[in-house]
Amino acid sequence: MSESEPESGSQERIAVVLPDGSKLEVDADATVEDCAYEIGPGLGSDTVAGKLDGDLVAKEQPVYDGAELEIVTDDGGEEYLRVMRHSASHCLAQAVERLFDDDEVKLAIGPPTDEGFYYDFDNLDVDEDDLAEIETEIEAIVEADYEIEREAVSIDEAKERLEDEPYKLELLAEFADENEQVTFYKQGEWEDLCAGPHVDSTGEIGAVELLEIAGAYWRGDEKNEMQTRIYGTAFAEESDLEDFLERKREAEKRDHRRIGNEMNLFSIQDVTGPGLPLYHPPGKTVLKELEDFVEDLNQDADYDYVETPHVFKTDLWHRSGHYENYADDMFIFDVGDDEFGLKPMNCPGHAAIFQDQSWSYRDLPIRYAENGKVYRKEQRGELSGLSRVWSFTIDDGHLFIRPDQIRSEVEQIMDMITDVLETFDLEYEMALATRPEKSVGSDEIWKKAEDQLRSVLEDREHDYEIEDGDGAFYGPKIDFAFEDAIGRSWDGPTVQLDFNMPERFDLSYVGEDNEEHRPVMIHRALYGSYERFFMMLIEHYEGKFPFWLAPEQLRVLPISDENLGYAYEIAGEFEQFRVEVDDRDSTLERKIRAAHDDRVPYQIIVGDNEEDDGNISVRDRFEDQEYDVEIDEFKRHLEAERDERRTEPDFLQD
RNA sequence: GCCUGGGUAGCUUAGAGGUAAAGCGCGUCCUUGGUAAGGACGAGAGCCCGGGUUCAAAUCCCGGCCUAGGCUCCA
Repeated sequence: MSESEPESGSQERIAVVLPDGSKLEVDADATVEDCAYEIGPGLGSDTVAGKLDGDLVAKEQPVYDGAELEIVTDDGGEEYLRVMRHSASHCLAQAVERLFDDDEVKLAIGPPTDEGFYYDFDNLDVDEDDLAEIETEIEAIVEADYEIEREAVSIDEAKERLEDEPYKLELLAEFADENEQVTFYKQGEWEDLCAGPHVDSTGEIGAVELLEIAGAYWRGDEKNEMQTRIYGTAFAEESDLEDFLERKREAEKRDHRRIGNEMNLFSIQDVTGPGLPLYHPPGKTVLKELEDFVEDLNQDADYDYVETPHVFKTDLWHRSGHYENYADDMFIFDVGDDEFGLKPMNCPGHAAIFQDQSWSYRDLPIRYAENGKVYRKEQRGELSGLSRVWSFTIDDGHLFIRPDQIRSEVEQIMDMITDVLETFDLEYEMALATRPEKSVGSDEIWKKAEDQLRSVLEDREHDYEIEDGDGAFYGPKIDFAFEDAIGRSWDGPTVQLDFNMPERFDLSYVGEDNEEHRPVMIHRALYGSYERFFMMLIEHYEGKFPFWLAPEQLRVLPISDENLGYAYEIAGEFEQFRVEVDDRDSTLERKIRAAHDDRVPYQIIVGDNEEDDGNISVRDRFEDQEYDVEIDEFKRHLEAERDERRTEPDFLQD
């Protein structure tokens, strides 16, 4: 309710801009609904709400001159769904107040969300078992088809109506500063302070499902009291709700914790501690391939590998500034008279290596790489599978360069990053984060660095965003965001310039002029962290890894025990790959099913026919098959598929 | 950290004061199979940990640990 009041007392005409760019001239006091009728009576009667300059508003809302207006109708579109879900959240609150003591229960807020809606209550004691009953009550409210009436009320009257609702009063007090009136929405015996918009009647709400109960702080602030939040979702049609629930089940099926367990990739155990993953042989096999890939890229780009310990005296963290800025997230402990800390980042260690000798401008750039395990003490509630852990490994790289080398080094790193992302078929976006208010380094070097980053980005085909003031305090950076197979966005790869660490470590090199100069540091990671990237890959591929990554690449299935000898012979032929023989006593059908369930990219089937002809049958995970395949031909194909890191088993897919 | 669920066999789960279940997997045997589950038998469980209530606790109560989802997309 922060609209600018229309100019009053005149017959002025104003104009709003419609989605097609045309202008519609209306009376100065026209509402969204009036505009819709102006366009056409059909549209007018279908109007549910409006969008003014992108904000969803009630159809009774007055428009203002120059506003971009969009009419929301009950066309089942995204905006309509939002409106309907908002109404559904009111039905939830109404149902709760009917079923529970409404003198006790206090209403907070109940907005729609991207996936549904929620309503927050204080003093409400419910558990999952109560949801069915509440849902039944909501259905009764929908069935009753109450008209949803909007009413404008003075602040004073609103105060009276809300005298038993402390949270509503708190909100009202804020609105009172800017508005003379507020609006209520009423349905049946129930009403709520609400800006809307809502559908015309509760009967318009299609299928509703309550999803879960969670705690939420009033206004999201952990200093405030914890309230009870009930999440739900609503759709126009029952079938849409079914699709939604089906999609949720799909996402669960891809869950890396589930697949990681099934495929024996990793475990996080009670005895070993929270957020501290253990990698099992199949999981480490995948990680090893990922490491080798980066190692190849690093070697091509002239990086030198270094290694640093997991724990350092806190003297180092004082010098690097982590002790002042990062101590809350660090594991710090005393040993004898000294204080130590697990490393939360690898850069100070690398800076200490660089600092240990003197350098000429001719030596630069110096590029250090390390798969460095770091430890960050995240809040317990934030830990989750491999995506948020206490210990993780960064494919870290730190470069010590001359200022004139920034451009070429950044370019090289960006080539490496795009190489990585394209290898996994990941779509990505880039963003340039510029100087924040609090920062170190001279204006001159910031400007130069930002210009150089910008010009590198300009030279690429890809679009990029500018995130103004979002850079690190020590330098500007380019971040990559990529999207997985089910459309979720992840951060990971990054290139960061750093003018701070060289200062703190007093790093220097001798220039052509025989004077000491300060090098610039670049921090870069191609994956980000192995944990996060691994997790994303598991879900991205649903555990069906590309051939080069698959823990088990080939499985030989003998048709009967008579063919076991030949099966082992064939496995020997493919020993350069990760190959197993299914020597269990069971039928071919079972063996195929097991290989499929284990997500093995290729099955080699051998029976009497193959043994007699000295060839094999090949079956892939798409259940395509080919008989009479020559061993060498398949071997050559697999070598190429592996070496080119192709994402799908394509021997049978040409 | 806080809120709401959950922790039972290697895995997925059922059981809710009175002898601990099922499917998958595993072992032995029968079977020797031709493209997504052949059959029989069997082994396998400190029911997360510690206290309490009770004649009796996996189950109820209290505390802890771990885990899942939440924790301002502003009425």
